[in-house]
Formats: sequence, C-alpha cells, structure tokens
Amino acid sequence: MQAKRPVPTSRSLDEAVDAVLASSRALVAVSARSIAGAQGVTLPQYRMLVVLSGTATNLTVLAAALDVAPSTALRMVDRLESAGLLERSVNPENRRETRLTLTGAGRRAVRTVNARRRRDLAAVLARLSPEEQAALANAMTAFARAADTLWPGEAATIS
Amino acid sequence: MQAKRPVPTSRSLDEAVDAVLASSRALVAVSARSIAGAQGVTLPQYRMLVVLSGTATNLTVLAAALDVAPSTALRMVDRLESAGLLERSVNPENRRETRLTLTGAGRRAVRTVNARRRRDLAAVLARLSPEEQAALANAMTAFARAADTLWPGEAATIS
DNA sequence: AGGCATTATTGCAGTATGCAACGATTAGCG
DNA sequence: CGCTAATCGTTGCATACTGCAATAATGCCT
Repeated sequence: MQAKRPVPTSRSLDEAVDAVLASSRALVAVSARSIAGAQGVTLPQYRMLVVLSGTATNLTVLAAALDVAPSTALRMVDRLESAGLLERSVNPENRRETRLTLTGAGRRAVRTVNARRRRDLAAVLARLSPEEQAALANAMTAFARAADTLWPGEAATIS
Repeated sequence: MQAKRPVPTSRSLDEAVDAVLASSRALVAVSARSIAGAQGVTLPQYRMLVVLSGTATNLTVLAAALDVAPSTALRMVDRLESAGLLERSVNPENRRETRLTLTGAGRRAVRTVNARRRRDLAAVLARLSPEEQAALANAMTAFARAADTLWPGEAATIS
C-alpha cells in the first residue's frame, strides 16, 4: 500500500485534470443509463422527486433548489401531479404557498431509480479490487470536499 | 434465519458506491458550471460540437454518436448552422450525404468551453495534495476502464 | 429496369427552459 | 388602521431538446 513513488510535481495537476476529464464521461454515462432505464420519469423530474423526498416544500424553494425558474418548476409540478407522483396542498398558515408532497408512487419511483443506480454502479465497482475500490472512495470524497469548499452548495441535486 | 447479505458484497464495495454516488454530483456540477458559463451554447449543442471537432461526419453518424434520433440531430444542426458554428456541404461522392464541418467560430466555441472546464477542474484539484491528485487520476482511470469493459462504448460524449 | 436500403428531411407531439406580466395574499410601515 | 411593497403562484410567449412516423432523393444490387 505504501507507494514509494517520488512526489509528483505540478505536472501531476495537468495529468489529474486530463484523467478526471476523460473519465468523468463514464461516470455520467452510468447515471444517465440508470435514469434512462427508469419507467417514464425523466432526469429533471427525477431531480425534483429527489428534492421532495427529502423535505416537502413550496414552489419557489423547490425551484431554487433545482436552480430553475419558478415557471419551469411549476409546469414540472403540473406534470408530476398529473402522473400521480406528488400532491399539492394549500398551507393554512400562509395561503399564498402551496405545499408539495410526494405520493407513495413518487417515493417508490425515487427508490426504484436509486436502486438501479446503486446496482449499476456496484456492477462497475465489482470489477475493481477492494484496494482500488477503497482508493476510489477516498479520492472521490476528497474531490467532493474540495469542490464544496471552492463553490459551497453548488453541487447539483442529482442524487 | 441468519444474517442477510446473500450476495458476495464486501463492505468496501458498499462504501465505494456511497462515495462515488455522493461525489459524482460535484463532478457534474463542475461540468454544468463550465458549460452554463459559455455564451449561448447549450449542453447538447456543446456535445455535438465536440463530436464534430473530432471528425466531420454526416447526419446519421453524428446522431448515432450522440445517441439521439436523426430528427433531433437534424434540427440541432439547423440551429448551429444558423448560429454560424457549423456548415453543411454536399458530399460529391454520395449526394445523399451531407458533410457537417465546424466553422472557425464553432472550433473557437469548443476551445472556450474546454478551457473553462479545465480551469474550473484544475481549481478544484489544486486544493488536493499531489498525492491525492495522483490517486484520483488513477482511481478515475480504473473506473472508466471497468465501466467500458462492462458496457463498451456506452460512454456519453460529453468531454 | 426494378426493388430495396440509405440519407436527409418534415410533421406531429411532449418535455424543459427562461422572461415578463399578472392576481392573490401577506408583511411592513406610517 | 390603511396603504404600499414584497412574496407566491400562475399564465403567456418564445425557444430548445426529444422521439416516432412518413416521405423524397439518392445509391446499390440483382
């Protein structure tokens, strides 16, 4: 485990950029694959359902969480409500607001896609040795931490 | 009955799945950030320009490379041609085909977005130690290789 | 020459997206 | 208390992305 490699110079940054850039498409492909295989729910809809599976909110908060315009979120809500995946209900405290809540079918859809993603991802990782798996987990965690330090809260809500 | 875990799932695999799943959103966010900052060109358009920056092709090959329907690719070509980013030209060898070539502005647009992506990604990686950078590069490369072995050629052309 | 495959294109339908305007409701201030 | 400003959801309009089905033009093969 202890690599005796000489400490890389700043040239390693370029190489790391190349490797990450070239490999990220594979990562994106796995996600796209899992969501495309889901029945009927599109990727933007899945993102919305994921947000609502965390906490039920109103429209403007939801739109901000997804980083889309309120009108966009509204029409997506319309479609998801028609599909029976979420419900509108008026907030008695503030009659301007509309509380948006996932239905059972909505929660089921999120679980299904999540399971698919985890299964597909596990299938890929199973081809790596346990050491490689651990190294990947560490490296990805470090990357996420660095990205969040640089641009806090900019992580798109995709999973 | 006895403990669960009917599958030969190791604990490190689960952890790796969690880490990759939780971190891939950061990676996607960096890409989305770079492309959103580009003036006027959308993400699907950028993907098309990237393909054409490699080799000039006809419509059906282009559509297949992007994994979209020919009609979708055609209308995107229409818009990019109107925007002056690519050119149509009839192939004298086969007059059914239309050769699609990037214009100077098209190549410039690809270079701009690429530079942005590399700059943003480098900013994140600069926060990691050289050892972490090298580890990340190795891990991502291994992941991409495993994914390609499992689903050959499924990598979406995003980078 | 005639039939079949390929290529680009168009029509139709549905989803996603943002900007601007609007009505209803609430909060804040004088 | 009453008026004004802010907030919230909504609608209209325009554009982009997406796929399915049909069609015209062209090339290939027997």
